[in-house]
Amino acid sequence: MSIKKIKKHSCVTCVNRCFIKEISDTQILQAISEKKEITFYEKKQQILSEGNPVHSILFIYSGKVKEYKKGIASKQQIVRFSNQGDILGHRGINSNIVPISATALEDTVICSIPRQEVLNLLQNDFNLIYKLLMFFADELNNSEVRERNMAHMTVPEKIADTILYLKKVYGIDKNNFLNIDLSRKDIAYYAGTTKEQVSKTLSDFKNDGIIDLDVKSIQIIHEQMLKNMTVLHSKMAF
Amino acid sequence: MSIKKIKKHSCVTCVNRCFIKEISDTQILQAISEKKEITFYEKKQQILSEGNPVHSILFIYSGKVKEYKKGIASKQQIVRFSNQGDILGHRGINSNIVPISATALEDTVICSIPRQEVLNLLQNDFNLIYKLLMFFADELNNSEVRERNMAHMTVPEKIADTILYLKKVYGIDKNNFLNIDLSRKDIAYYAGTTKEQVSKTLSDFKNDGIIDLDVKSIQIIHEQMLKNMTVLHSKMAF
DNA sequence: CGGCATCTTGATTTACCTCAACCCGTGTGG
DNA sequence: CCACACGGGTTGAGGTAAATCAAGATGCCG
Repeated sequence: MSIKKIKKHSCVTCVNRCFIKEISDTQILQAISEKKEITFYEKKQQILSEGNPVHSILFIYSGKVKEYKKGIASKQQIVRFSNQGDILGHRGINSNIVPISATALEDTVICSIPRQEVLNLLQNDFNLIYKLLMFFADELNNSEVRERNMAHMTVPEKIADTILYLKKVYGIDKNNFLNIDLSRKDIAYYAGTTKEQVSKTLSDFKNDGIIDLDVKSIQIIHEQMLKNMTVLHSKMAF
Repeated sequence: MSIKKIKKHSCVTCVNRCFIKEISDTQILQAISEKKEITFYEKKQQILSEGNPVHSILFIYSGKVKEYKKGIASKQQIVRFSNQGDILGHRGINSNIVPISATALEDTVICSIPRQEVLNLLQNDFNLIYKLLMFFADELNNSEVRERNMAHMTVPEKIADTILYLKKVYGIDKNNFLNIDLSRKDIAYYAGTTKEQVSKTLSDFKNDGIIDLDVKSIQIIHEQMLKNMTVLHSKMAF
């Protein structure tokens, strides 16, 4: 379990669609590229820890990550799963403290750019700060939807919603298997329930022919049935 | 129940601390001030409705507002209570659709600035867009905290949290009464529970000497006990 | 091969939602 | 002016979804 710094590559030639690639001036991009640091994290290693100081804004060069808040009695609330090209720790842009923890779900390579460098970039590039603003507006909206879902959905509904979310973030392979293997615990921590409920509900879904389970991986059979479950049959609130 | 347009005042001389007052150039502020529209809403009138097109960014000139998402079977999930000087509908800045509904909790005067005008302003004022970005980062963090709270807290904990939140937003008078009268239903819709549970829990709190109830208004007696309840006794999650 | 972690499934408990009755204050109409 | 209807609020009695507890099964790593 060691954090290894590895050789730098240039953002200019990188194939990832990181937010930082919104910079259109190649020279500026190259300059920032030279200021970044690249770090390797093994599966299960902690990348960010709630309450620690923020030094950098992070991007996932490769790998998969969960972001979570600490909850009651060693429970977590996972607020986001992230994939290659995604930004991490951005919520800390407004403070000296990271408000969130992050852990590698598989071996992961992280690019980190000093926070002050990012702030300088934002100051000189309207397009960049504008895109970031819009990204935050989207994230805020997503989070508010989840606020409601946590409060109103039943366990099966929350798990159906989680499966669809994982498909959105990590995609599926040609056989409709989710491109991510999570423990029941992590699924529970995102859905806002317990590992036992996840296990039971996934079994139910399997019996109902909605999904299939192969070892740990989830195969989506009837996506529409999952979607139907996540529609809150709102009678139009006043 | 009529929506009345009322006489314009200038943002330059307005005492509210709206986000728009971050504009330091008085002439620009005056110019935008002349483009705004002022609307009066009676108590219980709807200001924004989820799914409708966004035309403007709104500010509360006076009054109090709840913002909510529609939930199951006519239930709402209130995501924010807002007060004089607060911004409304900002989540829609990135889309043509408002993702949220808003209703006046008491008679309210709203200033609305056309969305395109705000976008123009942002483009030409780094300080303004920067402040907005930081505001969004804070809001996102708040929302993620609530995501966790909805999933992990018990009903009494959620209600204690709600009381403290209402104090933060609306303040208390010299006798420690919250400066807001909400129905049990609205408290429930924010806390993520039912009106009956709110009623029972408030009675319990009263019996325990934590709060007192006068007609509808809540008086905070032991704020520390409320705070203690909202601390998730985390054993440090991994 | 043994030991540890995760998963599954069933049994039990519990927190909370729902339902229902009753109270109170306000408004409305005969 | 009183009757009564109505919307909130309170309180208690069930019912139920989901958390917890517990025991096996399965899989993985040294």
